[in-house]
Amino acid sequence: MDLELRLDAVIVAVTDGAPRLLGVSDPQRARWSLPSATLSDEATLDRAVRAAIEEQAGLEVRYVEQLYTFGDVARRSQDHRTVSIAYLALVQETELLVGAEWLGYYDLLPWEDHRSGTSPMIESTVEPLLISWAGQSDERLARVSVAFGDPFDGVRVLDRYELMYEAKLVEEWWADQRVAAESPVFGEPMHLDGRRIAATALGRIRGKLSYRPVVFDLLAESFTLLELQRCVEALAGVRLHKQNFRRLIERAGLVEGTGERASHGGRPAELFRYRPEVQLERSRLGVGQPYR
Amino acid sequence: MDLELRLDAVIVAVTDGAPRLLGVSDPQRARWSLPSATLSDEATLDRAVRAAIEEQAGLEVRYVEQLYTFGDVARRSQDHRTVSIAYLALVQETELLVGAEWLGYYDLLPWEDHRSGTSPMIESTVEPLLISWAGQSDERLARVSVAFGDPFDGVRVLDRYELMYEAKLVEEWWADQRVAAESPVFGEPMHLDGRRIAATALGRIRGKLSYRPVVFDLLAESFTLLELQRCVEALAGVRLHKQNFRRLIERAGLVEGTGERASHGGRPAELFRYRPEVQLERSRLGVGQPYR
DNA sequence: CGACTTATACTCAATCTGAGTATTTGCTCG
DNA sequence: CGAGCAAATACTCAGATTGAGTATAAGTCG
Repeated sequence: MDLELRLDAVIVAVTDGAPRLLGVSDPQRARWSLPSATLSDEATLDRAVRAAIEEQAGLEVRYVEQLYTFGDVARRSQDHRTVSIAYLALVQETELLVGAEWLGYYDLLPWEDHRSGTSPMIESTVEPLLISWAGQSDERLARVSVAFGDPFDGVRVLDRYELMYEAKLVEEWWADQRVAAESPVFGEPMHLDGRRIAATALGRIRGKLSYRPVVFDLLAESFTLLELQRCVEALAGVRLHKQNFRRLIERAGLVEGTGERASHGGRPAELFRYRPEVQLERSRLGVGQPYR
Repeated sequence: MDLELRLDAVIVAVTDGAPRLLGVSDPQRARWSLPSATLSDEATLDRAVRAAIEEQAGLEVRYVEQLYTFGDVARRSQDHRTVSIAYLALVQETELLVGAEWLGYYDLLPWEDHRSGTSPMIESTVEPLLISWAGQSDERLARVSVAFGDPFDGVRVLDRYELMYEAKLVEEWWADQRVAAESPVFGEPMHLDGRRIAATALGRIRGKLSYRPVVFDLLAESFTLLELQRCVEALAGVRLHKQNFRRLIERAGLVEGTGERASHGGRPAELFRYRPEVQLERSRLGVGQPYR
């Protein structure tokens, strides 16, 4: 079997309340792909990824982490296996080169955004379809109810995508069978495993949120507490309780005031900056989701 | 550059209070290696790993999970890169074929066992050496104090191994320089990255312990609550508070009594079995470390 | 029988969570 | 220029969770 090794990157940024990831367009196909590189001569994989991103996309990478290695026999060809090592990178949104564009995470995975409650579309359309797909199978029903159950469990992004795939509710399932979709499908599709990998990345970010200070790699140097909260909410896909969120942040000592203030209409808010020293104080670190 | 893709497995079992992993011996070398296979034709990587383990070691794999892909340029040869996809597998300890043996996890990583407090050897020997290695560097000092700080943070296994490596306190550092160790080194070494991968695996298990019922894949069908606790303690490397541990397990509904009892000297304890249905009740799942 | 060992039941204070209410403070518009 | 708005910040409170014990039960062993 033919074997190819690639590095794929999910490059994430958050701008005004929307998590986004970098998509590259291939004129050949109508789909967006993840930026991808072949393995270079760099000594470590992490460095190879950083180099590829900074070179190809001109982005300053604030954080990189290996996500997962996908190596299933490519569904669209039987005698060829592409093993792709997927990475997550966090950046701040900037202008992009042609051929690349910021895609809205929740355009790809609309069922992941619960910031204004469970969207009616999901509740009235997707869930019934999933349940009817599950049919008599207790195992399937259990999976659906765990993944889509209430309260919303942000981390199970991949579980949900896998279910959508198996239930033929995403374009990619039909593409893998080489037929046009014969029933409704949801969310913007991507090339090959792109969306599955993006789902893995979102799940990982959500998981990390509560115990590692990842948000700060997505924010500007200084920010108000509300901006910080909105950024967390954008990623977590749920709304948080403002007062409690502040209590948490302050108790953890994650930020310090700059003395300056920003005004957005209401009472001006103090600007804060991240205090990297907390890393040494080994407390909770991170801005937990617990706070509804 | 020459490229090779391998699947490496950390196969873990826990027997009478000791976490162990499977080592295979290579007559060529004096070191233990991790069991390893080349990528087979199986459709998915997970399946390839399962098949390789069940075939080669004759073990029934209860749980498999991809750990990490290691692809740094092999330190011992410059023109060759081995990319190894490492997997974690949980099994129950059984008789092994020749050439394979159960290695004590804490023989490899003695500084990870805090069940009887911080071992005096670590406190009086390893820590001073780390601090003297850190010297004036604030960054190094910070890393040491976070990784080895008090209270013991079980999850940071890899951080600790990396520090030990950089500080030349493990055999592998010297081996990578192709010289004999010129200063004291700690723990049983393994071939190449074996111990680094084992460290990654232990960190992953410890992390999962608190939110996924992984212990049950290591235990027999029925067990007493103390056995369960000892198994968790063996993995977590810390002692837990018995009464609180029970409270947690029962509150979570993870187990159910079998009606039978086992006696080990004191008052006979009830035997319990795992209740897989909890997975559907989406509660905490897992037996948290919080309980000291 | 009595000492010992382990199991199991209960208690309690401190802290953490989730959900509010109340009060400031600058801005804007009539 | 003052009323009302929008958001920030301060404070409260009940209920759950934690960490750490004490007390009692039920077998085994000499």
